[in-house]
Amino acid sequence: MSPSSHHRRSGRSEHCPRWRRRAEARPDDILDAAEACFLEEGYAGATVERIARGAGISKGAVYLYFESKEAMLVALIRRSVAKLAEAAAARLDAQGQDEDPVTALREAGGLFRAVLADPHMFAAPRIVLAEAGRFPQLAEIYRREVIDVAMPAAVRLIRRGQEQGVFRAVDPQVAARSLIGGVLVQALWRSVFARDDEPAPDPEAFIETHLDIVLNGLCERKAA
Amino acid sequence: MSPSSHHRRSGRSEHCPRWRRRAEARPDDILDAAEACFLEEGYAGATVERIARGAGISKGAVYLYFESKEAMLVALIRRSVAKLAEAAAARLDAQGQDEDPVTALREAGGLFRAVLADPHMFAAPRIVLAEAGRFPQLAEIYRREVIDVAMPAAVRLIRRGQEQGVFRAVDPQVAARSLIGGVLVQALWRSVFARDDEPAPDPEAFIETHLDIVLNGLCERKAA
DNA sequence: CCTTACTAACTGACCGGTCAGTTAGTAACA
DNA sequence: TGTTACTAACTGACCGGTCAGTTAGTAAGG
Repeated sequence: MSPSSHHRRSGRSEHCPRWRRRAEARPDDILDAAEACFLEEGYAGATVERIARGAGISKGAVYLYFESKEAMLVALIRRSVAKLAEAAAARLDAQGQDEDPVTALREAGGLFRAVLADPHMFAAPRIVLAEAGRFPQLAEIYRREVIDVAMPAAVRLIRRGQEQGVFRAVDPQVAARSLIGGVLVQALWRSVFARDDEPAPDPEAFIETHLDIVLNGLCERKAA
Repeated sequence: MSPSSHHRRSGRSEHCPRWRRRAEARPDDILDAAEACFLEEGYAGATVERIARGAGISKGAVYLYFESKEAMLVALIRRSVAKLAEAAAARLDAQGQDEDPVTALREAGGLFRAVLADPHMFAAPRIVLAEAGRFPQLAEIYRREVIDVAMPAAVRLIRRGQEQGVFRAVDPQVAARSLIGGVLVQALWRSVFARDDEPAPDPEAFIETHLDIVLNGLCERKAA
């Protein structure tokens, strides 16, 4: 996984170093390993020793970079939130400010699809869901940095659609959750109940149909 | 709580027994306490000692009723699934076989609302979500007993609506998930991100609006 | 009734094992 | 050689599970 080019002392001596000094790269390596462990075994079930081995170092080294196991968890969520914000910003930049609410919401669906398709990005929300009970600060971070940004944006779009007479007059909060819900249930499904013997529905097609249903449900009837 | 006639040695002595024999009631007491602990601290984080104290007995007594901590978890999920099936059957009996798909789906929404409103019933799904990674058999139970029953029923209803020309021709699997998703996101929201300082949206009104949006989105347009 | 003899529900101390976190020492690099 | 990154052995605390002993309840015999 790590791209570390296994360096061998030039020429003769087969001296293979037992480890390399990589102070800058370590934190990310550790968080990658921690993410995998927390996902598979939960926070309490994961051990620092296994996380360290996953990152290719010893347990003691982990504590050179993180105060505690809990600090790893918080840093992991922070990193994921930052990445998500970055990806969202890039996408919004790329498409510019779309003035049509329907198109804009479809575009937002594309972002969700990206999150959905990338298990790496969906890992953090899943961990937050699982551990929010014992670590309320995780939920707090996610809420402040992601939800309190994304939800109002969606609500604004829906409200604009309503003002333009495109959408019916339903509670925009509920509408936003109806939109998100389909994606969430799909993602949870895939990560919890998915079975090998049944055809995994194409996420792309799923999002397409889901948006079609909900946006259609939001639209005014052309005729009574 | 217990109806056991507290027998007092005749006359004077205020002898209050340190514990009472309640063999029949114990398993449910223990599972109640386990549910609360697993919800709050996760399976790995919960301790048998705390579960026992929550049930009002000592740790040793727990092992008179359950083989192991894991057996408690499995029994807990089984009990919840049985209760859910019971509630669903009762509701379906009460309303009879409604032939109109739209009405039937709205009725199904009522069942979801019941699950949503009762934190006791939502506890088990939440635990399954959190622990499915380490205990696939939990997901298996839930899938076999709940999802593989509920999803086909919803899909059948939607398909019937399509045959009657009421619903548009979208993938019924996706439509079913769109319906469920809104409820799920609401429930997760309340249990993870809910904050005291904001008005909790009325679950009744939420379900109403969500069903309105999705069912409307499923319906054929009256006019192109 | 009251004692006595018994059953089984329950307790709490204990054990083997595990894990988060620490530290003394070593290998890598400048 | 000195500094820094890292390892491996260690510690103390905790936890799941066990078990020898205790106590609530019961029923037979007087």
